[in-house]
Amino acid sequence: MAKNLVIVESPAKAKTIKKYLGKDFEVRASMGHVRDLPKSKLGIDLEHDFQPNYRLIPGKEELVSELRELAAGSEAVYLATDPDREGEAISWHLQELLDLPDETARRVTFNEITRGVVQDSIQHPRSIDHNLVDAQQARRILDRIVGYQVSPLLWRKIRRGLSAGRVQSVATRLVVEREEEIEAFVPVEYWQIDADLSRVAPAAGEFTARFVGTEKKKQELHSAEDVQKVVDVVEKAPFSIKTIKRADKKRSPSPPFTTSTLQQEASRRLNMPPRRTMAVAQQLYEGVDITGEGTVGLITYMRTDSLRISDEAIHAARSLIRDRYGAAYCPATARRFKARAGAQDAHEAIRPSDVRLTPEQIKKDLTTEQFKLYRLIWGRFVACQMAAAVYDSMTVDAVSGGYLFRASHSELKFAGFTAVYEESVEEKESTVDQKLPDLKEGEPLLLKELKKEQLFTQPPARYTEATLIRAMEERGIGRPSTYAPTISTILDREYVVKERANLRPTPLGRVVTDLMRDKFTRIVDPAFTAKMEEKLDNVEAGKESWTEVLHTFYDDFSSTLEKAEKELTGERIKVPDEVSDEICDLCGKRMVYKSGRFGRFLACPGWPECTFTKPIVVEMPGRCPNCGSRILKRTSKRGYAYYACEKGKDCGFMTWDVPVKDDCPACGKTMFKRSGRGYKRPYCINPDCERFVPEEKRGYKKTAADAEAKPAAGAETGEKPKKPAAKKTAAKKPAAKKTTAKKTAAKEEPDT
DNA sequence: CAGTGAGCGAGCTTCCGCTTGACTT
Repeated sequence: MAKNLVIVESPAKAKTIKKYLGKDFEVRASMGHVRDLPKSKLGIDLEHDFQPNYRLIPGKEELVSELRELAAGSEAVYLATDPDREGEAISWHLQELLDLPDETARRVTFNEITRGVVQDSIQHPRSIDHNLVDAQQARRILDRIVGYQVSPLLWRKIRRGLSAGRVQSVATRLVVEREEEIEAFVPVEYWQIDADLSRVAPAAGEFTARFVGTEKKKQELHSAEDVQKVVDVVEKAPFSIKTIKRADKKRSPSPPFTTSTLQQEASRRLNMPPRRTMAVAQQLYEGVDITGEGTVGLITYMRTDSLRISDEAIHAARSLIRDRYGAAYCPATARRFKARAGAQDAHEAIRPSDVRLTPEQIKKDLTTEQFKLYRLIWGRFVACQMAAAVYDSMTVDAVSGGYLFRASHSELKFAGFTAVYEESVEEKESTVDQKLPDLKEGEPLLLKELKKEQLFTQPPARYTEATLIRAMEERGIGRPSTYAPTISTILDREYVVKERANLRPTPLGRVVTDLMRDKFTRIVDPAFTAKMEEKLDNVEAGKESWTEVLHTFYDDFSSTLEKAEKELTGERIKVPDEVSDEICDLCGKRMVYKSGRFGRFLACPGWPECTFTKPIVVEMPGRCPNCGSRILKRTSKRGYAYYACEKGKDCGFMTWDVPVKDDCPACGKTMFKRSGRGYKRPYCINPDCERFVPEEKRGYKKTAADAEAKPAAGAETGEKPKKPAAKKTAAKKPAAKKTTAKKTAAKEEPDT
């Protein structure tokens, strides 16, 4: 047996570290937390300083007993969980569970997983920092109290099964308040005037300049009259060029990715929802079989809020930049970035593990999705170490009768980082960018045409999953590991629904948010988390005890709760039905959304007189290959998405594969692609077509060798199946209940 | 591949944060 045991959180990390530490070290993973509060009750002694009642997380018994055995046979145990609050707490729980005396329990932390840092850090163990552990406990217990005391109130006052929490309730609130803004929005009329101008012959050249205001200050045009006043003057007065400004504009690259920025960019550029992004990133992190290299972890850890980059990685990037693009593209000094305040900074930024593995080089070993995501991460990282892009910019101000019109142009002079990575910028167009003739200051111009356009201000956009995550991060709500799961929670609770990519609150979400804003104002104030973090910092610094922090919080919270209970006596709060656009086939009323054992569905509001119902239809692109009808997305009993002809049984067409927009170029029929991980090229389903792909060749796996190497690797839908709400029926059927219970205990325990 | 809608004879719902693995043709 190895002399030393090292425990980290992630198995992929364990593998890498094992390589660096060699034979004398056994390296194992805890798979995150090992001990927690019980799920079925509060588990906190409110009478005695919030003493927590921890227990082993169900399903981890084997793992822990294995660690215990290894620990008993080792000279030293290195607790190498992540260098943050949660990591420190995991180490402490491990120390307790493995009965490690303080002398054998050596706490080590790795700020980056590079050979040098790992080998050096292992030489400098310390003891567990109980202040950090205490801060984690305070956080954990506070969240438990809020969640487990407010949720039951919602069960009693609104509906069973609901939930509230420090994070999810704020996330829901953001979606609700965005909707309120949209509803309250009053469009404001405004106008644009564009002047088509030309030089006076024989000088040639034309361009368009946009109205800015008077020569003294900006002016907004809000009515046709405003516009007419300007037009009347400008049409008569001569145009001339007042100033021409030329400047070099520099644009610097963005920092490398964190979890939240990766999710945003993947959403914007690859159309990949955050959940999927994380699943694919996980594949890249755990490692992909690269021909000639074996299994290689392609990126650093994907759940991070840090912008740190190891020196090693910076050097590698800089030398790659010099080799591939030339010295001019490599700035004199390396760029380093600072994470936003409040970041825990436990891992590095998300970057390629080995920048020399270019996306093109390993493309053949990756699935399409892996390739696209890797290319994004690789590009963003390389770019972040490159020189700024330089633009030659020119701004021309033309005047007429005291009014100012502006035209501008900017031209790329030096590509810099844009040679690798073009950022997706949110476009705003205050002037028209166009190639400009070679103009001179003071020169007269001819007005060819004045173009007037009436416009209206637009309401703010609904959140998408990615923009909601950005909003949460900006407010310090949630952590990289919880952004995507939190959105799943508020969708599961039906506080929010997804319409295409947009998040919209349901009537239930509004009722719950109203109650929370009214009765638990502090809890759903984004500043609450910020205050909590401040307090936790105090605990970490040893300036305040964790029980003190909790007492202060609970004094206030318990009276808030009491007051809420008192004010909410009597009848339950009614949740209005959400009205759809569907018309009831039987009585013509507009149908409403209801939710039942199998999720949401459409029902006639005339119930019980009219009992007509129908499932919610999501129409997919393409046509049924059997009968040409529409294809609908449906959900199986087990919660998985499948696709079926709208005629249902009458036609009988049904598949797990996803219909795609583009038709088969040969026969024009709808093509499908395998849902799930791996090979995703759309295939033709028509056996008479020359491009027909037989069933066995539509598979998930890339090659037979691949299939052999990882027989367990199955398909992954990315959209996690929504467990059908097992309401009372489950309780009535003991057999069904047992199977669910078994599964639940094993893996659904951490709950997503 | 339709079925679904309500607090009650009983037992149950719920939090945030750290991790991976798992599911039908």
